[in-house]
Amino acid sequence: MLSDVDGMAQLAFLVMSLLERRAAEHGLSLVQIRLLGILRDRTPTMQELAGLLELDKSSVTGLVSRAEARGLVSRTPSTTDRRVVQVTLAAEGRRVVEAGAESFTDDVTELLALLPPASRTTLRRLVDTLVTGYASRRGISL
Amino acid sequence: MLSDVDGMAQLAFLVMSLLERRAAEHGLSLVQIRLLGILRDRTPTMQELAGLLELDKSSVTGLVSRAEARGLVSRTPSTTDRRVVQVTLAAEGRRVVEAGAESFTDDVTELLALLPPASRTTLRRLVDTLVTGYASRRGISL
DNA sequence: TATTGTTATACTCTATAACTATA
DNA sequence: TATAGTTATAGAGTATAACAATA
Repeated sequence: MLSDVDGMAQLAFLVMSLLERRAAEHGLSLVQIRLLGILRDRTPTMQELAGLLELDKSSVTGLVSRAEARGLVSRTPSTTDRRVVQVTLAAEGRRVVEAGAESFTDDVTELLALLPPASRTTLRRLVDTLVTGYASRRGISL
Repeated sequence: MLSDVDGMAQLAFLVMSLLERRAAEHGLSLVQIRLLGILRDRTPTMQELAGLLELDKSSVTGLVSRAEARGLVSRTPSTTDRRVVQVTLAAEGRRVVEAGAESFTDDVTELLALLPPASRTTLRRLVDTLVTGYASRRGISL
């Protein structure tokens, strides 16, 4: 049996590889799919994106520019502060991220099918405790 | 409560960010720490490394060269086939990877401390089932 | 003066194609 | 001919420092 730590690490690598593979099907990298995922329900500024992705603002400039050149996102100048840029998901970006999310959901669902239903419920509860507990300990809102 | 899929994804991102942060403390990227981790208990050829890391052989050339330039790994010509290069962990590489592994273990242990002991045992069993089940379904040996 | 975002620059990481050396 | 590895090249991703525009 795997140790606590090895198991968690291998599970993380496994889930990330599933996500990476689905992103690649749409010609997207992990960070690009993360960007689109964030924009599904938000319209952050460049600086807010840098915080959410834990990247330098200059890195976000390039990331957003490449996505914009592919028609996946749009830059919109803020109406209240002319220094600020709002980033929004374009129609094509929404199409791609929804398709990717659906495929990824299928992958994880298939993975979890290795467990009987009762165990899946238990796992969901434990994972939720870890993720929300970690976030609240850091004072981060999901 | 998070859904199955969201929970697994967020947990994966969380664990990966812990690993990435500890690697960065030693000036290493995620792929570099993965390389050193593989070399802890193996001396693969370049081609085997490409398979283990799921990278093209030309990518591995650069990766190993950069690690070698930093004194973390060594190239050794094979004695039986002069085309083949064996990659081994250098003393400094072992020092770094052991230190990183210890810090990462501490991080994950601290995370799992959010669960009571009985739940940790349950989680370990469920995660083990997922990881080993997925690997065996793909015919991959751990 | 401080903040927001971009630009210039340099490095890591990655893949494809062409190449060298060996089998 | 086939295989192992490297090189040449191109592009994505990242950070630091300097910059322009706005507050």
